[in-house]
Amino acid sequence: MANIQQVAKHAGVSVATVSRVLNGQTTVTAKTKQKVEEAIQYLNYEPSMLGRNLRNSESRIVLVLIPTISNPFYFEIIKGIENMALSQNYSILLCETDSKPEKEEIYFDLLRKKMADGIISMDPAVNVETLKELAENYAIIQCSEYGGGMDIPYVTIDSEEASYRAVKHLIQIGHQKIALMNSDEKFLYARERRMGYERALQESGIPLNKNYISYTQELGFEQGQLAMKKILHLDDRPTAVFAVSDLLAIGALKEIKAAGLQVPQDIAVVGFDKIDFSNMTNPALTTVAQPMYKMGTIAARMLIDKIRGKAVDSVVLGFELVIRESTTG
Amino acid sequence: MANIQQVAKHAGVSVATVSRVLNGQTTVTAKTKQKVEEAIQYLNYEPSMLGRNLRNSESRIVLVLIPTISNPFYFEIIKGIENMALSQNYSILLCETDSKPEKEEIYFDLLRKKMADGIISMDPAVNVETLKELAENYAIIQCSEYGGGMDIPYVTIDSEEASYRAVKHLIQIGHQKIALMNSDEKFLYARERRMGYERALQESGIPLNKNYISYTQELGFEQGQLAMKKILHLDDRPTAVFAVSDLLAIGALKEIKAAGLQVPQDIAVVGFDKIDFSNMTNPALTTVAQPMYKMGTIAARMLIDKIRGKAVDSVVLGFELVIRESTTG
DNA sequence: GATGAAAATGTAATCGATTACATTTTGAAA
DNA sequence: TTTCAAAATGTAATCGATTACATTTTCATC
Repeated sequence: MANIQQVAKHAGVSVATVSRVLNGQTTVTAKTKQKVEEAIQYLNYEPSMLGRNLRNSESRIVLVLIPTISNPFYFEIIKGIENMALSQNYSILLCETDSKPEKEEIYFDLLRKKMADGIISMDPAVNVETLKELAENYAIIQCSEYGGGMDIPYVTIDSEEASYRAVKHLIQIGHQKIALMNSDEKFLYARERRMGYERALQESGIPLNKNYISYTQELGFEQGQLAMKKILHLDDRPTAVFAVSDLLAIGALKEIKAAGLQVPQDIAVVGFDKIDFSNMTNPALTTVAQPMYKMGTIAARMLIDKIRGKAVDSVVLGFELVIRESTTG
Repeated sequence: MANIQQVAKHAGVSVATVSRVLNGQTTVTAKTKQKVEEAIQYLNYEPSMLGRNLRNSESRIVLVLIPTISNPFYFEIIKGIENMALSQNYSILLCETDSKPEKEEIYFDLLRKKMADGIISMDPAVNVETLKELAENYAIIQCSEYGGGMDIPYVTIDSEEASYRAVKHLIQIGHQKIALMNSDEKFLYARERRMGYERALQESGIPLNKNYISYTQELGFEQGQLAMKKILHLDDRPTAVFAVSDLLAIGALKEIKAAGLQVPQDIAVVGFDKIDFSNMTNPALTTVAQPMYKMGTIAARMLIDKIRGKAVDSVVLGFELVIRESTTG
């Protein structure tokens, strides 16, 4: 494994010149450049990023914090982040926190130890205090999730409006008894989605039935099954369910079928996120599509700008209601 | 951001002593140690991994190559790798190749440029020649997938036997007309799984029907739908399908239902991998469970051993047939 | 051929840690 | 108190790049 000194020696030039060739600087004669390139070829030289990174005080790595890799919600966002990052010569380190502070801390430490240049957080459970503190000294962007009152730049969609539109759709196709399967309201987006739900009902003069709202600790399949089980046992059973994640909705689907009922004839179901799998279920799921890929690229762009010291502003993106069989048959 | 010099100065000792405290060496007096720790605290010092990594000629990062992040098959393996890696103070960089040589090359370059200490490859489409070449100079382990004839250590299961057992199960519950939905036979595991399929048939005296075997380019949901569509149009329609991935099987499920047929009454379905979703379908999928998490930890262990210069041997792990509703109703 | 500004190249410091080797301190034994 | 091995600490080289500044080369102009 050759280093820059050996290349310089072999090419009969100084290390500065080799470095100039490496970094495509223009002040190098064509002849010199060729000599250097031959030496590089001959010695099979690859510049070490360890040396470069130390000298430049950067790692060219960005951290992407997610609660779990198993949630398909993050796929497209991650792809967006990754492609943008790669195009700017950054690599991304995917960090599964399992929503545990201990694991978060491991990755925060990577930042503190200069092993990473910044963080894109998609973890709603993230330790807000620590994040705020870190944001004072390091580049941090929140993507899709964001806490209120922090001056950390974020990119997200209008959750309240999206929720409103989903419920509105159910009302428009004739539903009055609509259940909301929400996540814990310690999360801002959960509160926003409940508000959208309430606004849609109110607007149509439908009274709010508190029994129709359930809260789950996580947004997974099993939680959807459990919540649906309870809903099915209600005295005045709803005819529609709006779940704030596709996985919840898919759990609901399975439970409804297990009870011998039909979707959407007996109960209509709407999910949220448009994960790949939402199209694979039977029936295919009506759901709210967030512009995930775009969200990813924008978040990455924002982060890299921030790393480079530019000022960045938060962004709110549009969304789309994708109507499929689980509401229209 | 303080550095080690400043800590040394503030504590009134040399950088060597600070380094010793940092690395928990025993040759430091309790009193000196305390002085250093106070200085660290006071200056809010965090050792830079950039300096350390250059000096130690390591990056403490390992690359994990996968074709796509969307395939749930990799989740548990990745978790296994990650936990083992973290316990040894390594971080993992998840590399999506999209099965494209250009993207592979980006990550191979990270290795050449010392930005990574080794690679765990789970990409069957990986450029075999390049991988072989790299393996001469760098630590590389193949996980779950492996090409024949290479001396790159791998961890995997006995695909032939797993396939044999899956088909055997179908035969035992009364099926004779069993279709195989296989992946492209350029992959070793695909050839092995066909062999297991054939062995099971042969053993029971069932003649091989070439029309019952289909090949798909990818292992996704859509490919499963397409392949199933063709199978449903066969003159002598099979009563069972063995798909070499759960996503293929889930595609088949949906297609069978779309044709108005019942699973397993009309057609039984067996998948492979036991991804989370295989339990969320209707009916739940009978499938072959690989010990994914364990596979991940072992692969990571092997890689780290290899990085440290130890000799490592390939490992073949056991598997388990998980019988659920899609075959037994 | 002499001149001198511009272009090309070189020298050496620097980034922040680790560690071999050198030096100083400690403290038990004489 | 002296002695001296062991323990503690310090000095300075090192990892491999980048780059400010210094020096040399080039070449158009007179």
